[in-house]
Amino acid sequence: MNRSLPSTARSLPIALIRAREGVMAPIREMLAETGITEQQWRVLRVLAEFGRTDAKTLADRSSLLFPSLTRIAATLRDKGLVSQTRDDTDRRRQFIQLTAKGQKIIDDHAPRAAQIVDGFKQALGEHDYETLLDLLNRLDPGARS
Amino acid sequence: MNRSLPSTARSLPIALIRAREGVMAPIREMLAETGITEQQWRVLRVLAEFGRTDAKTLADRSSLLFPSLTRIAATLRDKGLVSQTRDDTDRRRQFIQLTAKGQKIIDDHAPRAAQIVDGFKQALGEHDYETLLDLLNRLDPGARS
DNA sequence: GGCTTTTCCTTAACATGTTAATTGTTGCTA
DNA sequence: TAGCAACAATTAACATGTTAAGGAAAAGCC
Repeated sequence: MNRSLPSTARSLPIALIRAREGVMAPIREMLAETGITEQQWRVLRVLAEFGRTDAKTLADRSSLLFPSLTRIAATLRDKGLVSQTRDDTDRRRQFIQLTAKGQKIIDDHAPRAAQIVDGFKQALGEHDYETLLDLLNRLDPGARS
Repeated sequence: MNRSLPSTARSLPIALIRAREGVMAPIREMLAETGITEQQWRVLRVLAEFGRTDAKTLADRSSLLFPSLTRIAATLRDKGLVSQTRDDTDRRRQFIQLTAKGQKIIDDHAPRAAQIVDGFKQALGEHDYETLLDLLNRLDPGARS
């Protein structure tokens, strides 16, 4: 038996995994009927919020690694939910934007998604909810506090 | 533009992903030299904490889906870190336990792992750290509060 | 200009996440 | 006891996570 590590019941990484699972389960359930995954949904949401975005920025804002984004963008393009265009002045770069069909997915499901998130906010209470977000941000090295 | 959803900057799912990434990055870095993944590490840790465990309970305690555990157990067995035995009274069930080699991996790396986790505890402060764990537990439907 | 370096993106390879179908065992029950 | 439901585990199929290598274009430098 080993005493130098905390019990898995109070392990921060495991607590983060389980909390994420608890939050994502109802969202995944909602998305199941649309045939898109939670990561694809995240990309669509970022595009809806920021509009036409270059791939690198999009990956960053979606919290996806670049290779994942490459595949997801290809999938979304094949589904007709986004369109890709090359930057003429810098032909390495690529821009991605929502199509009307992609925008419709957002419009059709944003209310339910917001409702689910709101459920968690009410379950924790407004104060604890904000506290949680602040604490989580302090674990994110990318967040410039 | 869409207003019914919270900005991705204050999105709970995304905050959870980024916090997890921030916490796991140094742990993954530490494990890189051993050639085992963070999930394999998690399984070894649970086995070190609870000893010989049946597969279903092990998956639950490791926060892994059963199909993932099947593959990981096979990988760990091939590496000689765990051994698998069938339950004689119920031959559907399977028990998994650490080998000496697996125990050595835990012994060799537990101090560093504990040190990394302790770094986060100090960064947040003892009080905020405990608060965070409590709030995360409240998002986990499996946690019996 | 020719060269290297850097940047953006893609591809590859392997491990895991996720859902569904399948196999082997046990238990129940008519 | 034959048949069926329930259970443990595996396998399959596809999507993503992760690291490394590769390719094409731009930027810097001599």
